[in-house]
Amino acid sequence: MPATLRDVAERAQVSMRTVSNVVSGYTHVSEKMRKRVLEVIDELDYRPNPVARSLRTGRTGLLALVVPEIDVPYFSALARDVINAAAAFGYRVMVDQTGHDHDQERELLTGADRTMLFDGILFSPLVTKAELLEMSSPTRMPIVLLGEHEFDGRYDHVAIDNVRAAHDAVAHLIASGRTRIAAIGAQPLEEYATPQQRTAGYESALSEAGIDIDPRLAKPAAHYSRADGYRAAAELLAQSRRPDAIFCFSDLLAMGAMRAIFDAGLSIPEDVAIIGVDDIEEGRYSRPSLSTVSLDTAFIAEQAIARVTARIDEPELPPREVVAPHALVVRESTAH
Amino acid sequence: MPATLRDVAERAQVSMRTVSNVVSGYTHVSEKMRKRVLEVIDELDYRPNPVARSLRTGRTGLLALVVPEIDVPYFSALARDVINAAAAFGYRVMVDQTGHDHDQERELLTGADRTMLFDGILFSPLVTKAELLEMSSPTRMPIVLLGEHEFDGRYDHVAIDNVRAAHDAVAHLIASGRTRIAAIGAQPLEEYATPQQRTAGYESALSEAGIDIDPRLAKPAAHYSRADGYRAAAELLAQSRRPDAIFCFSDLLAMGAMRAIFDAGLSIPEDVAIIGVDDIEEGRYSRPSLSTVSLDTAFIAEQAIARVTARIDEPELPPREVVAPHALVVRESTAH
DNA sequence: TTGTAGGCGTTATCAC
DNA sequence: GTGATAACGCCTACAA
Repeated sequence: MPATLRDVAERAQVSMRTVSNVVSGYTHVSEKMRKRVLEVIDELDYRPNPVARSLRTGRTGLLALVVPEIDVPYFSALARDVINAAAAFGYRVMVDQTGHDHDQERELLTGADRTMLFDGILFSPLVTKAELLEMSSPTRMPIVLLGEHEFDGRYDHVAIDNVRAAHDAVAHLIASGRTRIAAIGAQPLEEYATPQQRTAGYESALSEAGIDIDPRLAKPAAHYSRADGYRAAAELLAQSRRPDAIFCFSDLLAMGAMRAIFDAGLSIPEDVAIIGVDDIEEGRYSRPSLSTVSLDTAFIAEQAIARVTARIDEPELPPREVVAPHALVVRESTAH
Repeated sequence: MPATLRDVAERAQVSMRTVSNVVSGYTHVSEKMRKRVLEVIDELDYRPNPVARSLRTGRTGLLALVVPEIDVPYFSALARDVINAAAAFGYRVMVDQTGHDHDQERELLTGADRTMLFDGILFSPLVTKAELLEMSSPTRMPIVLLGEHEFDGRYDHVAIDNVRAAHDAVAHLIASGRTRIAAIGAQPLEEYATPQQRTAGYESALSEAGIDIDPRLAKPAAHYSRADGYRAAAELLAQSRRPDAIFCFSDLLAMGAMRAIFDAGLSIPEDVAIIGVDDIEEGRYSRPSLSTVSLDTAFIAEQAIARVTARIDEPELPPREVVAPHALVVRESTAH
């Protein structure tokens, strides 16, 4: 059995209060007392019970990070930075996976998990705006939305400007002389904000350049996975007039697309240029290396942690939108 | 303020005991009572407070997964499976990163975290055998060692047979006609078990084939990262007699090595064959696709969760070693 | 500066 | 089958 505060107090011949003060690094404790208490703590190998402390204080020091899949490189990079940023604030991070399941997402926010287990939630959602609004009212849990969702004024929110990011990527393709520019990642359902925004950026860049929008060049992708990218690219290449460039809504889609292009006997960037979004490390070592729109996951994580911890301390803070910077990174896959 | 058990009891005109029974799905509750209580629970939107429950029961339903870096593909794949397997047992998973820091590793096991916050720990360690033994005695926390550590009989342990895995990889290279076979991943310090075991497998395969072991062909790598793989491969290629094959101790090293080989103007597998370990998805889409030794992360995760939950329920279980299967996967990078 | 006591919300031990 | 009541281990007014 682990030693309790009471054990220490008895052994050291002091009150529990004093022991508690020593443990919590409280101010007014005489040197003599402190030393004696510390000795006994060491002797008994006492550690405060965090569960009891949490029950008393109402805080657990735990945050939840909710992502679709932790093994998607973008999310694992985000998790790395979130865990590190949280540690700097004295928080630890629980990782929950929704597996692209809307119901599970809603459950995680409104359901059994809107309990007192976490002090806050960092949520990288798939859900629609409507659903977010719907579930928003009942919870008082500090929540920060991560990634790429429209700001609806009800939640703290850290994201890049998706429309601009997509626009920048496509404008780069146009600037390098491409004219038949496909897109992979539009969502079959109209519910998702991110694909909509990126589609908007894609189309606006084309329009600005006076290029007609060809709906056959926009391919959906359900999960932003390599497999989806492969499939979509293969379909594009099988069409009558094939594209000379593809804007992929994620680097992972791009990795799959690149493989499909090679399997079709074509060259990158000579026959088809490729650009993605996320700047995962994989794209720096691939052949060719992958041009992309870089997202600063460390920045996103730090801002998110700053917001959620601020809200934990001050629940009535007005929600704020933080726009994270993005940057075009040109590598071999779009070099001319 | 969220409703408590007492609130529900008062409103439903029953005792807290009865409410608790209903919530816990306990057996002996009359239908009438149950219905009335459930109504009030719904009315008040009551959720049991997990912290209070934990204090009382001594269990948190939380597991810790300790890995060097969550954004290393192997670890994020492992985390995915661990989280899913844990969920099937009613547990949630906290992810801690040690960042290749020995002190942090030891701290996480013996230190402040050997508290009552977790019911158990899944630990993918870097530490030496000696250190593991040293820290082992004081803790009663159920711990399962994951990945590739020698079984020392003191902990539950789930891992592949590293010596055989390495042997199989190198034997495959030999069988495909390679004779100057390099290795990337040997550790500069003698402390790590995994590199030692893989080095042993590498050397035994060479010896069996009557190939002399050339120490200049064994390159160390500190972090099993792409950057380390790139660097080590570049060094190998700069040497007088360059290798015709490289066994990389991880797929990530292999991804870096492949890029280095291309940057040197050589072809894979024509000039140099490459094989890794882990079977990360990235290697299925790379060009060339990467031959590897596949580890079954789902199996490892399920076994680990099964062990740790069993030990939580029955602390005195004798530690057991589970050897996870591995399989050679031949892809383009070693095709002849 | 230190001691005492009450309660955080739940489950478990007693009675009935 | 159900109702009161004591812990679980800690923090913190309130006293001293």
